[in-house]
Amino acid sequence: MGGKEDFQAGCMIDTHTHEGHDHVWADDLTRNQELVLGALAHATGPLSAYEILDRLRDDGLRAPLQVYRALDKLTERGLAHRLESLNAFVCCADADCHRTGGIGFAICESCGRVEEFAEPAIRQSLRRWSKASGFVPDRMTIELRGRCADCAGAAG
Amino acid sequence: MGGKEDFQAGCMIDTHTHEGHDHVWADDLTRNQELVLGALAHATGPLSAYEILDRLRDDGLRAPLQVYRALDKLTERGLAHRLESLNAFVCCADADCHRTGGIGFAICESCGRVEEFAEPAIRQSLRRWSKASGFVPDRMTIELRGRCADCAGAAG
DNA sequence: CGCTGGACGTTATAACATTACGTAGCCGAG
DNA sequence: CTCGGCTACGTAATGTTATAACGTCCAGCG
Repeated sequence: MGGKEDFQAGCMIDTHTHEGHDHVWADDLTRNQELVLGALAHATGPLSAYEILDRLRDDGLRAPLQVYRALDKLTERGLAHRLESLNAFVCCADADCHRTGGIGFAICESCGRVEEFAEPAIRQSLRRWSKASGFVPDRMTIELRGRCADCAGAAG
Repeated sequence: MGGKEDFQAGCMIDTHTHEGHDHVWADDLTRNQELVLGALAHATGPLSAYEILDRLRDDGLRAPLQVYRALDKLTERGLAHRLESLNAFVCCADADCHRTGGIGFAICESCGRVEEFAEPAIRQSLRRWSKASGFVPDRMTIELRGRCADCAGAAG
């Protein structure tokens, strides 16, 4: 009871919408962070660090590290998420993530789209297990691979 | 109803114990597969493909691909599991895995040990979500990072 | 035999991620 | 102000993880 309530804090951002910028979720991002987040927001699916880099060459980015550093900060703050099974990144499902507490990702093998979901029951099951076992969780990864509704419907 | 009951088939092996060999879970493994599985079984924690390779140089393995090919087969059959968040592999929790239907992994950041767990409730929650959303799952990844009971108890 | 399919071995290369080092700006303590 | 600590940045080099593209060997089978 005394401790952390949930596994993932994520997305605790005071979301400003700021005239004059393109993608602003938080107003204290550095230039590189904004560029990277913008690239993710623009994309229709997950991007690898190197894909992000390629898209930002024209904006002055030159080295992987610039991207990785930005991604570290963004994921720390829950503005972006890493998909472990893909070695790729998505931007957080905007306003929704901090309301629902993003928890898992459903990745379509067919169209590449990623859906973020939150089933509170899952979180509870995990909490129950961790209490029973004594394991103290810190972060978690839940990723489903399969076919999204559209693709499953369209092409078997 | 009509289709697959569960997300992960895994570990449906007719487990022989075979005199004269060291680690035999299934009797139709190739030499490389046996070597790789043996390395995983011997280890106290997860191993990367390259760590496996290093441990098997004396047995004649020379190239990453030999290890990756063996790992592919082993994971297909559920004899080994890939930890996505670690880019590493563990051998399946022996006899238990096919009884309980291994589902998730708790990875201790402190001692590196990995615990395989199965909370049926989690599986059900995921199934419920996928039904509601129309997503058709194929494989899933559930990984917790944190501290195991021993490490959490010992050193805060 | 001749075909097919699976595992194998080898070399090269692609893709992902970090280390190491130096610079520049911000800010609070002295 | 100026020094020290902190954070972000830029660049080059390197480390780690994974696959592509070849050709070979061998067992099963018509």
